Amino acid sequence: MATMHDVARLAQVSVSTVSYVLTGTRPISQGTRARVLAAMAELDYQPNAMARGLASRRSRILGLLLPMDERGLGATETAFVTGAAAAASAVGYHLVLSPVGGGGDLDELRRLASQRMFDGVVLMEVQLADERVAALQEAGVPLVLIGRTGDASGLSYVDIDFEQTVREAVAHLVGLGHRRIVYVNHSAEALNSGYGPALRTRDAFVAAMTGHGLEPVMIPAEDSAAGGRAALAAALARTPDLTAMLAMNETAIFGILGELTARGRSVPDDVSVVSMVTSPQVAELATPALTAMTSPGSTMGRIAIEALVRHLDGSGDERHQQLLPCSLEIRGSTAAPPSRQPMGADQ
Amino acid sequence: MATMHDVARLAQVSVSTVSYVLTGTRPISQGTRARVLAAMAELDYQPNAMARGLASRRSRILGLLLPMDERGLGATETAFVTGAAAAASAVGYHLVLSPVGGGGDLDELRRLASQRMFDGVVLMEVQLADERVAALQEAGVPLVLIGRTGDASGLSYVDIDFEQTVREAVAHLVGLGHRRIVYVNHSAEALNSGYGPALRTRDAFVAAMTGHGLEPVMIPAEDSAAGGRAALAAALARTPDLTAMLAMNETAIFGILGELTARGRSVPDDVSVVSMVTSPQVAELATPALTAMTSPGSTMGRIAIEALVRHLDGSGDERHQQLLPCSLEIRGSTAAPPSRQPMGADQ
DNA sequence: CCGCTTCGTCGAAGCGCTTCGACGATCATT
DNA sequence: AATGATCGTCGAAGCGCTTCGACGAAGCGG
Repeated sequence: MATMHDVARLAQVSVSTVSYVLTGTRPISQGTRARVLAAMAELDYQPNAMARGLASRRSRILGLLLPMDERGLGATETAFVTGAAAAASAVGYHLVLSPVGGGGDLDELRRLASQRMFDGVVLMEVQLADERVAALQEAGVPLVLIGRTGDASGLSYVDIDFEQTVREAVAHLVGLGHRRIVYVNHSAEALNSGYGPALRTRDAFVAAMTGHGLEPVMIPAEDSAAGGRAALAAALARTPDLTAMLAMNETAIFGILGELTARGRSVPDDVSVVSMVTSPQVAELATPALTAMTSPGSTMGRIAIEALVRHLDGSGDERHQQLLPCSLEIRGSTAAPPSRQPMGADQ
Repeated sequence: MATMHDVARLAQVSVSTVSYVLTGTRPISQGTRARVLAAMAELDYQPNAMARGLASRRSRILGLLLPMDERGLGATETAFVTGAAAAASAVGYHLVLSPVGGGGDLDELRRLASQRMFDGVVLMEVQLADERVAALQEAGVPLVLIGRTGDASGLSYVDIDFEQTVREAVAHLVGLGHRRIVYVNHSAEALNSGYGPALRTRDAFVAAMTGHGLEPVMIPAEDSAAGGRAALAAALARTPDLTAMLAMNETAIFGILGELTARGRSVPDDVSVVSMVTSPQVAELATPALTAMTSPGSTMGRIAIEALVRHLDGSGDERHQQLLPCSLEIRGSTAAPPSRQPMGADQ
């Protein structure tokens, strides 16, 4: 493995000159630069990352802190990670995935942060009250959140624009002629514990429906196929003549579809279904393929990394705050509602 | 940020002594060790990862090289990654995810390897002929593969035991009384291009069926819901009275299920379905939930990391080669075949 | 033509840690 | 009681790089 010394010797310059060629920190004449570059090429020189990190006090490593306690990453999170990694490598950084368990690993996190291995970190799955944020800030590590804490005023974050996303989804259904739309949210516990996306979409749904002069009917659902089936039963009990459903819950929606079919209601002829914050891969699995609000996973990853790097490279701008809407992708699960009452009843 | 010097001063010992306490490289007396530990605690000392890496020539960072060109990671790959990350952090290593695009990024890979940032790497999605392997070996980076190259004799790898997995799946179906079982593999292109899992399962299916005195019927399928529907059509054309299907294709299987329902064949009453190399999360999405051969994702990740670390820490054993079977998880998609011809015909 | 700034380069001093050789002290052996 | 071994500790020499101050050589205005 060639070192800078070898390059310097071959190019007949000092090591510092080689370093300046590499980093561009000081002006170097054309001739010298060319000789150094040639020497590097000849020796197949690669700077040693550790030595660089030690001397410059910048590791050029970014941490992506994600809780991996549960069942791993969904497609949305995966897209986020890949987008972030690609963005990082595009600007010459490495991205380290650190599975910091959501709960007691706070000390572990502190230790990580103090090891000076990360120039900055992206924190995923942020809760409304997230103690990891404080821990990281105390350690003085530049930080970008995915999601938002309750008071995120002083922080950088990238999050989904739930208001806009819900508004668009509702507009799509209303535009098709639907009037009785039920929203299937996350579980009641998630709502009670202050899970941001659940709360924000709830409020947005009420606002959107009210704006159209419609009644906002909402049902919570456990994150499972069974939860989806139960939610559908509850929804039909409450609004027997519903013609459309909007679901926040990537897992429950498969239960909803299954139960709908089991009850002899066809999708989308009898009931239209829109899935929120969903990846195309998952949407395509369903039969029919789901019309969905596609989450901007990889874009979010890219933006988060870019904001972080901009901060690190000192382009001054503290506090990057941005909301991204999901985009409507129409597939086979939505259509106009049945022209008149599908299963008997008045009018 | 406290340094080793600060600790040494406070504990009234030399820096080297502090280092020995930290690394256990040389014996240290009880009293001294205690004083040093106390000083560390008081100063909230954390060793600087870069300095350590530079001086010891070991970064304690492991690379996980995975191609991220396509649609991101499935649940199986995710489980693998989380398992690997957990195992790495358990033995004091960090895991860096590097999205090395499958194709032209070979130079990028070489560069990465030469930067001495990784003590070792795990290579995912290995092809039968994979040039990345050679590139890494030339760079002298310890290596563990997930999957196998054509000739893996000199390499360390962890892979799924496809033979055993297929055998178990077939045994399950045969045990239920099925005789006409169709195997839905990956696409014809995948087979032609020598994709290992597709070839290995194909051969294993032939062997298993023949072993039971049954005829091995096989159909390729594109990796999509549409591909699954087409495959079902082809399967029914070829074996109209099939009673069970075994599918290797996590995506196609949803198309198969949808089409089965559309054709009025109920699962599992008319047709049993087993999904191979599938994660529980995906299996649960289907209606009914899929009986599946669950891929040992996180176990594989753990084993791969442990093998790599054992190699690095010089416990001598080169070449760890291991195959892991998927485990049968019975859910709702398999049952005994219909007692006698479900749709007319002889006997 | 003189003093001044700017340019291009060098040498040396670290960055915070590991590791090697050295050395007094302790301990078991003959 | 003399002789090694072994134990516990220290000082110093790097690991490969960045960065600071210095300095000769140009380039400039007056």
